[in-house]
Amino acid sequence: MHISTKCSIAIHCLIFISEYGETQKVTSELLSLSTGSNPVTIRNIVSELKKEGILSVRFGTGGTTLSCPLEEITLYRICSAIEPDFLGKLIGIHTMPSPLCPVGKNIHSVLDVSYEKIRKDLQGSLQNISMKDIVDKYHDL
Amino acid sequence: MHISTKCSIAIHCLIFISEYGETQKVTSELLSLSTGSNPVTIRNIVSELKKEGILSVRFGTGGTTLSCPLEEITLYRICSAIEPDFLGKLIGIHTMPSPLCPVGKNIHSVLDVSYEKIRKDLQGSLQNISMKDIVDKYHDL
DNA sequence: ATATGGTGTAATATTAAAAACTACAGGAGG
DNA sequence: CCTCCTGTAGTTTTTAATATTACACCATAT
Repeated sequence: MHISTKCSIAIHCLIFISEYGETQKVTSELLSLSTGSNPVTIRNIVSELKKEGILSVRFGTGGTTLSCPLEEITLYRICSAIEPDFLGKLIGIHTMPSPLCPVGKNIHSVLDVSYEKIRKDLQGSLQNISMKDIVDKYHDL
Repeated sequence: MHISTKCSIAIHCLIFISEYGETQKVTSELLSLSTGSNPVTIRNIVSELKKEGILSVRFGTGGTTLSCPLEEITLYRICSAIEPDFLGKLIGIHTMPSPLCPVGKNIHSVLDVSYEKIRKDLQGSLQNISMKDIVDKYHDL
C-alpha cells in the first residue's frame, strides 16, 4: 500500500543494465550483489519489467539488456509493472464504517472522488520522470 | 510507508464532528462505532488532530468540536498531523546497496532528487484538497 | 551428451509495520 | 464521590513485505 523498495531496486537495476548491459553479462546474482537484495527478488522484479517490454533477458545463459529507449521508461511504467494497481493501493481506506451512520454509509463515495484526484496527480508526477532523467543525473554526479 | 487508513478515519471523524459536533457530545466511543475502528485508535488520531489545532476536545466530560474553519484543514495538514514525516516514508528505498559498486554507491543521491520532486508534487496535491471540499461533496450526495 | 551456470517460479519462513485490545490513571461535572 | 469520559502505556494480533529454500527447465561450451 505504498511505493515499495521494489521500485528503487528496479531503478537501480535499470541504471546498472543501462551502464553495463551491453558489455557484461548482467545476471540476477550480480544485480543482487549490487543492490544488496535477494537474487529471487531481483528475478521477480526483472521478470515484471520484461513483461512490460522494458528489458529482455537471455534465458538459459543469462544476461539482461534494455529493449526500450530510456526516455520511454517512466517511473509510472516501472511502478505499474512491478505492482499492479499500485495507485489503487496507495491510499488506505478503513473498511468497516457503520452503514447505520449517515457518515459511515457515504464515506467511501465521498473519499473516492478526492482520492482519485490524488492518484491522478501522482500518476502524472511519475509519468514526468523517465529513466533518461535518472541516468543523466547519475552521470552528472 | 503509505497513506494509511488512519487518514481516511481522520477524515471520517472530521466530517462527523463538522456535522454533529455542535449539537451532540461526540465521544471516541461514538466515532469508533461510526468508523468501525477501535476507540483507542480514534483517541490517538483525534489527539494528533488536536495538537495540530484542528479540533478541540473537552477533557473529562468528553465531546469534540472543530476549532478551525473547514477551508483551512487540508489533507496535507491532516496527513502530517497523523503521521509525522509521512512524505519521507511514502517511497521506500532499498537500504543495503553495495558501496563497492559504482551504481550502488550513488543510487541514493540519484534517487533523492527525483523522489523529492514526487514528494513535493504529492504535497501540493494534498494541499489542494480541504475538508470544505469534502464536506461539500458529502452534502451533495 | 553432459556439465555448468543461468532463469522462472512455487512454497515457506522471517521480519517489520499497522491496527486492535487491555488496562488504568486522571479530569469534569452532576 | 460516582459516572462517563480522555490520555497513554504496554501487549497482542493481523497483515504486508521481503528473504530464503528448492527445484524444474534452458542454452551453450566442452
